[in-house]
Amino acid sequence: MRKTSSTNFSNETELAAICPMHNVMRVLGGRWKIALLYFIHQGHHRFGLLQKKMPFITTKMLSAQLKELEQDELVNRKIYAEMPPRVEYSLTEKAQTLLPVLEDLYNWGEQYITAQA
Amino acid sequence: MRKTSSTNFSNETELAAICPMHNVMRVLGGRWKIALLYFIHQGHHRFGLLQKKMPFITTKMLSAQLKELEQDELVNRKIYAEMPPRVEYSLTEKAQTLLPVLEDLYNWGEQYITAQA
DNA sequence: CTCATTACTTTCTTTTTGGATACTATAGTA
DNA sequence: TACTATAGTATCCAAAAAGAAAGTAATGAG
Repeated sequence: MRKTSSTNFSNETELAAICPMHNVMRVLGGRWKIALLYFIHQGHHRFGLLQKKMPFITTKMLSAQLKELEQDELVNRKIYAEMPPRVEYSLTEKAQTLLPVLEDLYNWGEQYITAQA
Repeated sequence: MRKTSSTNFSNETELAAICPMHNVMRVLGGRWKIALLYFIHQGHHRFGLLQKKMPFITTKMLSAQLKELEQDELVNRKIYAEMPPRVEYSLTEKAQTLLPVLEDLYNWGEQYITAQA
């Protein structure tokens, strides 16, 4: 959680004002965000499946990042009233429109970024 | 500085292995990186000018982020042997090829991201 | 001999992020 | 009654990122 009293907080605000790209980075910048979008896109719609794909992510982080993606309206979260519980994540239309851009960025990276620069 | 012994570190490594986009985000994800690329592109080539554009950045952070951008070959750093010292930053060709992609990402953000989602 | 200028570096502290681990809820099954 | 499965929460601690403030270096001007 952010302290609204921190310099950190006010800096982010001022930065967003002079560089609107910052908001985009805020949404995509979480450590696991893009990987999650990718795996959900690949058809891994459930919490457990995503954890199997990324065995090193903790439940806490998976939960937190999915929640942020949901708040930023990049993923839908559909709950089925079953037991044991079933929840399915899917990409929103907003996220769909993002995919081609991410692909361009990915291609740029392929061409120009080596694993450890 | 990163501890290579930390879970943090190994997670980054494993994540990069399954999601190559992660390397791109590593390069662009620093708090001030994209704003810096933008202002350098706009013609603010010197340390002091960049600080004037972003009065809230500390010298430490400005220095660190410029250094990373230089290491990732997105900015050139040209030192003039003068006194007082003069150093000029400029975008590399690699960074030039990135600009159109960032512009697409920016346009996506314009359309889909509100300031605080 | 002090001051100004520029581009930083260093040290210390605060803030934020991330990891480890244990715990919760609910219904069905053995 | 205990055990399974699923999708998480909660708490506490370690690691990393970022900020504050002071210091460094070299030269020319006064």
